Amino acid sequence: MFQKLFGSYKIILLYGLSLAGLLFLMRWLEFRLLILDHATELYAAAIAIIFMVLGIWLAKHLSKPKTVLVEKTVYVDQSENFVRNEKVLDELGISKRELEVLELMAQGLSNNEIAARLFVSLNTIKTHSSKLFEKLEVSRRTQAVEVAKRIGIIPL
Amino acid sequence: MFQKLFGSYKIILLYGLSLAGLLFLMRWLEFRLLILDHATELYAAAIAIIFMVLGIWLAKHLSKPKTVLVEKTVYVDQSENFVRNEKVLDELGISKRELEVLELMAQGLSNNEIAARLFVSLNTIKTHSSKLFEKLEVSRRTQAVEVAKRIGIIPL
DNA sequence: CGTAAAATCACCCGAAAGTATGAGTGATAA
DNA sequence: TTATCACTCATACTTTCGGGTGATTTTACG
Repeated sequence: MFQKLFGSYKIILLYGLSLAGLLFLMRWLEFRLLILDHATELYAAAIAIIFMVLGIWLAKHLSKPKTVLVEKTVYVDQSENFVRNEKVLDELGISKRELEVLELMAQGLSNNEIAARLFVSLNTIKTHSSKLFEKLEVSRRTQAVEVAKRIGIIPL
Repeated sequence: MFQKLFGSYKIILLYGLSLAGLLFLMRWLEFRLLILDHATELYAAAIAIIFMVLGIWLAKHLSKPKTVLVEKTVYVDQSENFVRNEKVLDELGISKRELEVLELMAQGLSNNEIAARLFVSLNTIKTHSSKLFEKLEVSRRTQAVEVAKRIGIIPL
């Protein structure tokens, strides 16, 4: 409140000056129109218009803008912004290679396909998957994938 | 709405009052220095105040509210609000029993476990899964689960 | 009532998956 | 230097999976 008042101090000064000018204009109009017929009516109309405009202007500039908050809900697909749970990955002691195997497993690849993809032997993949199952405390690849997705080490 | 504007209303009111005071001061000065007809002046002041208030009121009530769009991001937990894609299910001709098997498959259960769970023989589960693979156009259970989740017939 | 679709089960066989165990290599930390 | 660990690969063995085929029983529907 006070901060706002101080902030608009310059503006208020400006108002004061313009108001002073306006009053002088009034005085002048009064002096000029006093001689004419229906001078009072014209004078009053002029004052009415000028002050109404001033009022509008004041309201526009001194009032806080009317704001209407419109909430737009944005549904975000989790699979898009996946962040790997490195902590869990570390706690379970899952290595990089094992994670690679796990990811390919999740894509539905067979051990042979994974072996070919990673340029290693089938037995190597078997070893990796066995260790993976131990660490994830499962006994099948399908369960491994299930658990891995749930604990956030591979995307859903 | 009015509560929000109350702060600035006070400023404007204050300004209006000081303006009135100024006019009265002028009037007083005028009265003290020169003797003039003051009926017109008071009339003018009244008009000025009334129309300024009117202007303020008009501005307040006729101004369009500024709309501020606030985006609210909602992370959708797909597993919670899952709606089965019945259409696809029908198009692929997947039966109730097959769907049951598929769901248990997705949980990582072996055929034997599924058989025990559904109180049927292992061979029955094999038949179901075989037909499922045909309908889903896959050749492995992991792929079946993968596809099924993607096309929305089982929750992610 | 008859028929089609679904569900059930069986047997065989090969492929894939998983278990157990051992071992070699390279990088890194104690 | 030794020890540890990740990664690699291998052999042997068991279990599970998936394909193929065929059959019987339910269930649903016109």
